[in-house]
Amino acid sequence: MARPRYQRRKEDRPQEITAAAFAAFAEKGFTATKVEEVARRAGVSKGLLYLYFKTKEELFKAVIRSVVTPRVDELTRTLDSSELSAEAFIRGPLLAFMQRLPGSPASVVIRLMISEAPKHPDLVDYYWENVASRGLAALRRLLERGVENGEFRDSAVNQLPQLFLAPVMMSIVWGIVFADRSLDTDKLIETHVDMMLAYIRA
Amino acid sequence: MARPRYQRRKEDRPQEITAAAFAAFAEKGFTATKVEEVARRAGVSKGLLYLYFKTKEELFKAVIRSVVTPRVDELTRTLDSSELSAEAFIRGPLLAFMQRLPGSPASVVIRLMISEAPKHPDLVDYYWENVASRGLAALRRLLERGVENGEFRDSAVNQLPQLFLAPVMMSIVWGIVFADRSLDTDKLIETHVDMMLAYIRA
DNA sequence: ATACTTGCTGACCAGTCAGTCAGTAAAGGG
DNA sequence: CCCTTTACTGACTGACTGGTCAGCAAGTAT
Repeated sequence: MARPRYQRRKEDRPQEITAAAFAAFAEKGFTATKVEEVARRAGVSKGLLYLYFKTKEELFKAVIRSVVTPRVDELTRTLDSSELSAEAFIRGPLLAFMQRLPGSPASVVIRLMISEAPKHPDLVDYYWENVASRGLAALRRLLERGVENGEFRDSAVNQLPQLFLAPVMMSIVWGIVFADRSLDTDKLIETHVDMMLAYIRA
Repeated sequence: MARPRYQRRKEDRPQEITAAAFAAFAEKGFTATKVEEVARRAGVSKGLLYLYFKTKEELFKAVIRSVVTPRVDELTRTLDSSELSAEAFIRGPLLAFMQRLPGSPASVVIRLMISEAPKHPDLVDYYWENVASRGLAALRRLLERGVENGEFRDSAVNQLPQLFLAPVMMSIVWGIVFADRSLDTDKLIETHVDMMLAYIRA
């Protein structure tokens, strides 16, 4: 009996807390989530949370970073390390990646960024440097590779990699706002990719 | 001298208050805006605001409605009352309309909807019935008209009018998150329209 | 066993803010 | 010029919540 009321697990706490915070933020958004609620979910007291994170905002930033960092690595690795032709790569791994995004944690991050960006400019900087600009650069390289080896013509799209992600963004926002009203996001994205390839093919 | 401290203007107050609220929400978002701040901007006391709007949420809904209603009328009127061919209409008035959206109040509404949708399902319903579904239906009619008179082929796009709006959404979200980091949204949207037309042309 | 360090708890505090209401004064009728 | 009506004011309150801290107890060294 008399099992201890708690165990000391200094190493694991931060990760457990950010995981709990992510789940809570995903459900309610940042402002509406109480620090106490996060602590409860993490099976920890409010005080302990404040031992690891100075403020609620710091916690927020840590959450974003913890979700974003591994994804970015996966993305850039996939984008740059493929031997496929540009078109085959786009129709294969890239399309699959894009179709996965709307249902993934990335979707939650986007929502949080949209809601909180105006209040957290330093977070926007972080996101820009580590996610957006890197992802767009990789896409641009991919398109240029296609142009160089004669698959694609030289079009305005080369300077607008955001165009690639437009239907993904649409799907994510749709999911946030109209959760239940169905939209076939897979088909939306696939059609868009098909359309883009037809447009830029040499 | 002794000019009265205030005038009674029962008729104009609601509109003045929603206008002030819109400005405040646009700058800070819903949650971060204090009711007192809205009252101050409207040149009115907090108490009076509560005479016209039961709660802060009611005020929020009134704001959305006041911005959205006139736009919707404009949109559907333009969409349905044109004599132009489908393609000419898309390249002309519709493109112009789409390009205006990212810098318009609509952009603010989108941001508010994304942030607050999970907490205001009845507002989502309102937005769906009065804006989204109507706008999409009008777009669908436009595409079908193009198919009927032989301009367009029958493609998956007919069932996915959201695809039309994808770059607009991308532009709006970009503006919210990366305000300063420039993106040529006009060109993004124009390129996308060009691409779509090439894809669906008969 | 005993003393010591420190991860951890939860009651508490202080600031904030949506919403109220007793009272004030502007319009308007008699 | 009162008297009534009601648009309007703003000090106040009650609930909520981010953040603190004095103390407790789990692990560790001696």
